[in-house]
Amino acid sequence: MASVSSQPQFRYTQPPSKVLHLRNLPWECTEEELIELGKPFGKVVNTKCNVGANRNQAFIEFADLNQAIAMISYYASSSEPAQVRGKTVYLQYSNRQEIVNNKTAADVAGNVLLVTIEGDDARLVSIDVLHLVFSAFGFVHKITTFEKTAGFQALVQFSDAETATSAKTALDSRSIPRYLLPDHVGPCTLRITYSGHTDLSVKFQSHRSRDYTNPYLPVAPSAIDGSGQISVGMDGKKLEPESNVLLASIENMQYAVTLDVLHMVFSAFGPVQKIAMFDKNGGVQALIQYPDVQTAVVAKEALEGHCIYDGGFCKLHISYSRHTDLSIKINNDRSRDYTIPNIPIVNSQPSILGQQPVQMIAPAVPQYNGAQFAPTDQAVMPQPSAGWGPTVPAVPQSVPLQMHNQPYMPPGTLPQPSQMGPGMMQSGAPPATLPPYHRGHVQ
DNA sequence: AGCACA
Repeated sequence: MASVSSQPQFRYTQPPSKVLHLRNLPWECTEEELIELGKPFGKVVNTKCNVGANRNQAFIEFADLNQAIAMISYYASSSEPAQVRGKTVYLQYSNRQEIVNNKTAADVAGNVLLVTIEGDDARLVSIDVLHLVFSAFGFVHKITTFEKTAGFQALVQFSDAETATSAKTALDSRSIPRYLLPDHVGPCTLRITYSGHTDLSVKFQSHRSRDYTNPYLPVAPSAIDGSGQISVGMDGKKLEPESNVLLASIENMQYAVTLDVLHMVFSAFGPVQKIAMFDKNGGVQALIQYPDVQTAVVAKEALEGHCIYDGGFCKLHISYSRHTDLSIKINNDRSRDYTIPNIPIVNSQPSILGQQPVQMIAPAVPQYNGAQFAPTDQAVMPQPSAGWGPTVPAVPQSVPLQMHNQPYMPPGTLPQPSQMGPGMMQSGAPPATLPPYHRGHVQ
């Protein structure tokens, strides 16, 4: 057997081709960037980006062979290498004569994303958590989840390709923040491509699919219990009926948990309308009312079992209340209606920036817009700024979630950044208060 | 830094 024809291609002896092979591209290079790169030498008729295992290779096809030769020749003798986003790109003739099968659905920017959730516990990621994660970039119309050979996957539908692209860019290859997942769930990494779909068909609201544009859509029979509420979790386990009101009991309460502390903790997930605290069974419990069930679900999932303070102090146990609207008769240090302005607060601290707990917490929450910590003599708190409510539009410029490939903290605690007192819990570092994710950093 | 596809 002669080893003639199967020589490695890494030669300077590739025969010319209209198609150039590019390597060492920056991660997730776009075809616009490829066209820019080739344009000075001729007409780029086709491109293919994100090629190869690392998705850092690409092809450019010129209309004419001489144009490809011009580009190769130029960079062969240039002192400046070809660059994309400041990164040197290596060029050579491709061993093929044309780009075939250029665009797959995954390459064409569309309004629907195909999300693969990787990780041993991927199946335990609820549709509500996915909704929360993707809502940071814009209104999520629909989500469907399903199991394929690729694993646990979801289709997430946005209004338009631009919004979908911003979500894809920020979230692809990142992990769902730990604080959004139950304690026992391992890391879950998101792999995102575009889907060919433009409009998902969601027949029922269920644990597998949701249509957020249509609140009147019937709930899947399989997910209904006697009270008519969704009662089946992702894993098929029965759940207590969801409610917009949460019942939180506080275990091991070594430190005083005030109304304001609760308000701050629970406001991380959406506007808190009302809180009522009371003693029960020798412990303290509180009812926390959100405007909608979605927000309560997310808050419950994020906070359940977490401690407000380091060291296992003030551990929260959260369940759904049967209440839907609390009746707050008086605003005092045990109960408050944040929806009614100008009701005098009886027997209360004048400001939530009061003495102890808030100051303790503040250092753990960098870069918040400050609204929540501003002294307020009224009982009314400003609406949280970021789009954590299911229907609140997101702030496209900053991504409130911190997505890390490494889960960033042991559950239930924060590192101790504060100079005094016990640290605030991790879950209490509200998503909306985290430093914005900075785009454009070099990978 | 080394040739792809749903």
